[in-house]
Amino acid sequence: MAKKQTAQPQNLPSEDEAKFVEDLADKDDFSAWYHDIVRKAELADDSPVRGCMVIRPYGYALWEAVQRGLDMRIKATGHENLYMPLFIPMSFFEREAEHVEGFAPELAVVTVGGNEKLTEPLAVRPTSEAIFGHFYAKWVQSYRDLPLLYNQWANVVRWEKRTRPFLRTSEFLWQEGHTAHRTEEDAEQETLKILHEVYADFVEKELAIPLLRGQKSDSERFAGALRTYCIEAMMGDGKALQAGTSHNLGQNFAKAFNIQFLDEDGQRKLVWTTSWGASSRLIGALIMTHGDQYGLRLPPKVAPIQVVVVPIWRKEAERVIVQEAVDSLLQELTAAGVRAKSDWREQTPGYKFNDWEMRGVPIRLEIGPKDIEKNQVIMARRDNRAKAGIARETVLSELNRTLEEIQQNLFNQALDFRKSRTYQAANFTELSEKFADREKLGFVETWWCGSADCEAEIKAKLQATIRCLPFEKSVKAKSGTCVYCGKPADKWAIFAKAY
RNA sequence: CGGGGCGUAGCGCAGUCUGGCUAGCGCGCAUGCUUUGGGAGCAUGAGGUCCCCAGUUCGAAUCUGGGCGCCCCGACCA
Repeated sequence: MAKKQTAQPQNLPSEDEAKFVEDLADKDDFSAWYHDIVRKAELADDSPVRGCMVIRPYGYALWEAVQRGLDMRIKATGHENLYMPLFIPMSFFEREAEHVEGFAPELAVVTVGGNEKLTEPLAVRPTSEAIFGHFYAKWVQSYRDLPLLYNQWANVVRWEKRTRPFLRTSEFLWQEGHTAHRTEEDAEQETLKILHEVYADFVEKELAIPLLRGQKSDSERFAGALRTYCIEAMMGDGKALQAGTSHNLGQNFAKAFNIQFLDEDGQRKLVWTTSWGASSRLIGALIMTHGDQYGLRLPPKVAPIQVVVVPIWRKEAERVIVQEAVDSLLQELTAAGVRAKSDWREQTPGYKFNDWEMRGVPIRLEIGPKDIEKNQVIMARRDNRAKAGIARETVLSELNRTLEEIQQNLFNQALDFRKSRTYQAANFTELSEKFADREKLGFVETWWCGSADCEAEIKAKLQATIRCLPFEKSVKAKSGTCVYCGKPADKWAIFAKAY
């Protein structure tokens, strides 16, 4: 579990420690631990409507960091943002058979407006392929109009049976990209480009979450897609979380919405479309990947506050001196582009230390009279909770160096954890064993024959599913025997329990 | 949608079995003083439709019936 990764805290009276961590230290209850962090770090609050959530400022700041990171990459790969309406006529929605079947159980439908029954019910979008399809049919005439590379930032609604803050809520925030291409190859290239250059790049480099990249099995494929690609991450309890998906929709939606163009050769042809999305779920991934018994641990690149300065003083005369030192330090940091903040609340320093650790701020600086005398500041890192004095002149350079180190360290710790919880299984008995111990849950790599029946049987018996068929196999062999039926198999699959 | 648990102050809970005075405790909150280098102390104070409706009773947080909501475990999903 993530909590175990943390280095032993230093310079701490043990009984105080015990008192503080009691709520978060219960290793058997990852779910309670998660909810506790969400509440205590003030990321979110419950809504009066079941399954919805209020994203509080600190949580929203994380979402803004996610938006910045993704939006930048989405635009850098040639896409433009637009906005499609929230309501979708039911008839639109019903055009693509597999699509409507896939989403029907979780649709919210508006039947009354302005006190009158609507002639046609409106679906609240659970995703926007249908409405994009409708407009793409209007906007595309010629091969010269292609590709259409659009993205929107929006909220969507899926009536979920079971919800969890950030991970699965009835309404959630996301971006959904929808593109239309001239050829199948173009669409396929787009699908993979998004997966690698937008999603994986952002999640690994900024959220510091190591990923597996691969393709979904048919049963996990998006309703209406030809192929679905995904990035999968391992959470602190060994379960898998899908962190982003990219779909090659083939010509399914082009057929359903009649999106045609006149090609160079004078022929009318159907376009090839893609769609891809990443959601506020990424914040859940961030919490469950890096969090420990003291709360959140945020990667510096996305931390709303990278450095918090806690002033320490006793008498008024000391406060004046300390304030001067803190102000000048803060000014220096801010000018250098560091997201820094000082904490002058009327609380004891100890309270503030714990509070900022709960919120995952990567670095804390402490400045008191003793430090000013020695011309130093105390620097405490959130990732390993190490604490040391550093010379005042070197603060900025030390800080920048340490922020980078923390960013890297969080990624490395998560990667090490995933490696330690990644197993292989040669047959069903071995596979079962890997999912028997809750304390050691993880990913299991094995051969699969490709049969949906084998997949379904495993799911029924072990509650484990194929998270992806990874692009990169960890074995050299090209084939083996299916973990369930024992027949020849050429698909290397990652099985896991999933969120 | 099945199985289990729970609804009492902002949060966490006791009280309910066995009906009875003005419904308590901890945390938090407000004010004041003393404090402040790993969750400070004392004092004073504010804060309640006891989930809702109906019933039983002289009297209901407590008993009965119905309803609603939340959490956990499963099946469905980003």
